[in-house]
Amino acid sequence: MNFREARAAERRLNILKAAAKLFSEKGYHDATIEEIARELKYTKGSIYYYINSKQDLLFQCHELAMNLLLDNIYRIRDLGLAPDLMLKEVIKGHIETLMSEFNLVTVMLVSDYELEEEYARIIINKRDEYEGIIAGIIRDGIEKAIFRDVPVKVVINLIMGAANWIGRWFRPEGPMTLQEISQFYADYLVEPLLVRDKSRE
Amino acid sequence: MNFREARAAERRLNILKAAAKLFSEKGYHDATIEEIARELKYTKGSIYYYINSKQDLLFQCHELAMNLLLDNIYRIRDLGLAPDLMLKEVIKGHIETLMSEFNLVTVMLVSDYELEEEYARIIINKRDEYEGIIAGIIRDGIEKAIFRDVPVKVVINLIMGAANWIGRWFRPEGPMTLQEISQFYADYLVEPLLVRDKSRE
DNA sequence: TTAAAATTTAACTCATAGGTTGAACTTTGA
DNA sequence: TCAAAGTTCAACCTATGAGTTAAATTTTAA
Repeated sequence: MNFREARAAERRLNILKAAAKLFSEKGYHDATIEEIARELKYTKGSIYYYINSKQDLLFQCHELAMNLLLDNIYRIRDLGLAPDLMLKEVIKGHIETLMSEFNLVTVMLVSDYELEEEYARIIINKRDEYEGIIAGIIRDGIEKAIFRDVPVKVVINLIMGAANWIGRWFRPEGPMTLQEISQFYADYLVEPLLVRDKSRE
Repeated sequence: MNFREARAAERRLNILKAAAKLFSEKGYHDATIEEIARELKYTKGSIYYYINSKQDLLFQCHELAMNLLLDNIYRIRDLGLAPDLMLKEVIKGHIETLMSEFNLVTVMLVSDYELEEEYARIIINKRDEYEGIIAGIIRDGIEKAIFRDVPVKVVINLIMGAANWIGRWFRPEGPMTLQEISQFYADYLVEPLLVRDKSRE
């Protein structure tokens, strides 16, 4: 990649970030390409020199967000922790990725139905892969008798729902830091999975 | 209310239901008034004989959804149960109301940022009231030493997030009924609140 | 029966936003 | 230096959808 290509790639990324910001603030439809352009002191025409379509911009937000989440979960899977500790790390990592790339991930969570069929399939595949890894961790915990025998998919949806909602209410000025909250969530959401008192069985 | 007024009210309700359906399927912006009209074999002009604006229709979805949730929680509060049982009932009732009026509640959850300022305030007030009642139940449980001393608002957001996400994945054809799922959620989400073993303290 | 009130509709206005174009301007490298 | 390639922009096209209107049609009740 030469200098020109690098510069173009950087600009494409800036456009993507600006789009993510506006998409997450106002929703996909209410954010206009002109606003995205204005944010970067461009005109609309210049934006279209770098992108194909607004829909494509939305897709890239989804894709980048999912890639960040996948990178994170692969990293955690390779730590070789016990299932309960690993699941807690997954929850913490999910929440912290979610919030550190707030705009990107919010776009993905809020405007998933705006994605056109062909794009949506790609994202759904990534999401299935992500949830598949979590399912593997939980099943492993059940086999090792660390976790109770629970309906795995329901538990995953319960956890994802709780975690994904954080973007709707968390404010950094609040009484708890994000790290405190993600730790609290991890503990709270893993505890009901744990096999209680073995001696009573 | 005479016959004419009753009929007009009924039609307004039908329009609202059709709007909720389309808003929840396609999002506020992608659903058009003409589609809503077509759904009911009306023309756009007739719709405007009954409504003021599209925004107003959105607001009514939000308002009706919140009113259903509030009716439900008032009913439960008046049952006079112990805090842990009451909280479980609240979770079950929340999920079942959510799913029985899927379109209305989905509109509220998915397109809240589409509401204009003045309307949004009214809905936020109702939501605060709703969450205030749940907070009261949890605080009561803490005082009575049934619940651990937890950050109440964080717990409410955790529970609401988990429950509100159900609309995104639940399918009636799935392996569990909605009642089974709402019971599972209630148990799962209340358990971490319970004071463990009193004798060990 | 009939006139007023209620209801419906086709045809309209208007604003907006996605996307295109061709010319102008800038950068680059020989 | 200068021509080709890369980049920017104003002006434009077009589609769409919210909301209006005035006339036509239907309903109601005296």
